[in-house]
Amino acid sequence: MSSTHSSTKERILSAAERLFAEAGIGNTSLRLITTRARVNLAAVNYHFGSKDGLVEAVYERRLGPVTREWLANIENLEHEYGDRPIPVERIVESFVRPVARLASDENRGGRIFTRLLAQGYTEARQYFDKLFSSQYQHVLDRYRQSLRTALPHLPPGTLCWRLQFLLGALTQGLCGGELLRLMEGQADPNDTERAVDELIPFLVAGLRAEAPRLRESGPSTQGALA
Amino acid sequence: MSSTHSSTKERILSAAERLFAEAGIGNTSLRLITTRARVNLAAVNYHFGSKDGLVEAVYERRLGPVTREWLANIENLEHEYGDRPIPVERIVESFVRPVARLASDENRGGRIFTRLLAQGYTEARQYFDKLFSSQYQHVLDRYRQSLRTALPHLPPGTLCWRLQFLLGALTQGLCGGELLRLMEGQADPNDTERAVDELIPFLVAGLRAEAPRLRESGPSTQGALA
DNA sequence: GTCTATAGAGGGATAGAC
DNA sequence: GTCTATCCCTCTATAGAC
Repeated sequence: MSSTHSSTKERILSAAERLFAEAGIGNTSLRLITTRARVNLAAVNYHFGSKDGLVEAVYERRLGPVTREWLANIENLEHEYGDRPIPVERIVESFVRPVARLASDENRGGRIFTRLLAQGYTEARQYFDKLFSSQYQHVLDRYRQSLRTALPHLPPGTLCWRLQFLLGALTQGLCGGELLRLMEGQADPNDTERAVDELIPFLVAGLRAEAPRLRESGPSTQGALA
Repeated sequence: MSSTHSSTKERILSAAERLFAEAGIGNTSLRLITTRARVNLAAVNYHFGSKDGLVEAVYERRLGPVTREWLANIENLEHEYGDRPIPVERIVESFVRPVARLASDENRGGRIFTRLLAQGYTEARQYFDKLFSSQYQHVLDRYRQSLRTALPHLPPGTLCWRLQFLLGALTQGLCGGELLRLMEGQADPNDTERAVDELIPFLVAGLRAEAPRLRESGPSTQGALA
C-alpha cells in the first residue's frame, strides 16, 4: 500500500494514520492496526512504547516537515522583501503550499492525514499542546507579523480572528470533507491543485476585507438570554 | 422545552455532549457519562438503546433546530426579494446566525457542541451521512442557489469550493479552537458576537473574490495517481 | 526484532428485582 | 423508570521463548 520499502515501523505508522482518520483514535485498537500493517501485535509497544507514543509519532512524521517548510518559506520571503511589506498573496501561498503538498502526495499522508488534521485535536490534545508551544506558535507568529505589515490598517484582533478562519478553511478545504461529496460532478475533492487555486483568492480577499465596525459589547447586548 | 429542570434523558445528553467534545466519542465510556450525569449506568441503554443511539441523539438535539432555522431564514429571504438577487451579506448572515446562536447559548450546547461539530464527522460518520442526505443537503442547495443568483459571474465549481471553505471557517471560527488560545489578549475565543462580526465580512469578501484562472489539469500534473 | 500467550483492567449491554 | 449485579467481550501492555 504505502510507498516503497516499508519497515515495520513505517507500516505501523501508515496503517495507524489511515485507521485513525477513518474511525477516530479512540475507536482504533492496536489489534486492528497491527493486523492491517501485517506486523505482530507486540511491535507497537516495542517501537513506540505505547498507543500514545504511536499517536504522537503519527502526527510528528507529517507535521515536522510542514513546520520546517513554513519556516523556510517565510524566511525566504522576509529576505526577498527586506523592509518592504510582502504581498498578501505571497504570504498566503507560502503558507498554503506546504499543507497542499502534504495533501496531494500519498507518500506524505495525502488526504488521509489532512483529514486526521482537520478532525481536530480533541483526541490528541496532549500532543498538540506540546507541539504548538514548541514550534508551531513561533512560525505562526512570523506569519502574523508579515500580515500585519502587509495589512497595516487591520486591527490586530481582527487579524487574529482571520487567521483562525484561514486555518479552518484550509484544513476543511484540503481534506475534501463532508460537503464536496454532496455535490457530485461540481467539484472533485481529490483535486488538490484545484483546491489551492480556489483557496488562495478566497483567503486573500477575506484577509483584505475591510475590518468590521464592532458594536459595543455591553453586558445586555448578548443574545444569551433565553 | 428544556432549560433548567433536567430529566434523566437531558442530563445524559448534556454530560455526553461535553465528554464527547473533550475527549472524543471513542474515548468516552458510558460509565463516565452516567457518573457525570448522576444517573444509573443502565439508563443510557434504557433511554437510547445503545451508545450509538446516544451519539445520534446528542447531534440531533442541536442540529435539528439549526436546520429548521436555516430553512426558515432562506425562505424568508427568497420571499422578501422575489426574483431579485439577494445580497451576499444577507445570505451569509442568515447562514451564520443560527450556528452562532448555538455557540453563544449555553442552553443550546454553547461552544461545547460547536467544538464537537468542528472536530468532524469521523467518529459519527454513520449518523452524519444519514442526516446529510435527509435534511442538510436540501437546505444547503437552497443557499447555493441563492448565492448563484447573487454571484452570477462565479463558475459553479468555484462556488462549491467556496462553500466548503465557508463551512470550515465557520465551524473552526465558532469553536474558538486551537489558534486563538495562543494569542492571549488579542482575541477572546468566548466572544461569539465578535466572532460573527468578524466572520461575515471575511466570508463575504471571500465569496465575492474574482474567480481564479485555472491551470490545465492534464493527466500527468497530479500526484494523486493511485 | 519478532513472536505467543496471557495478565489485568475496563468496555457495552442485559436480566430481573423493586 | 430506576437500580444492582453480572455476563462476556475487547482492550492495552508485558513476560518470556525464539
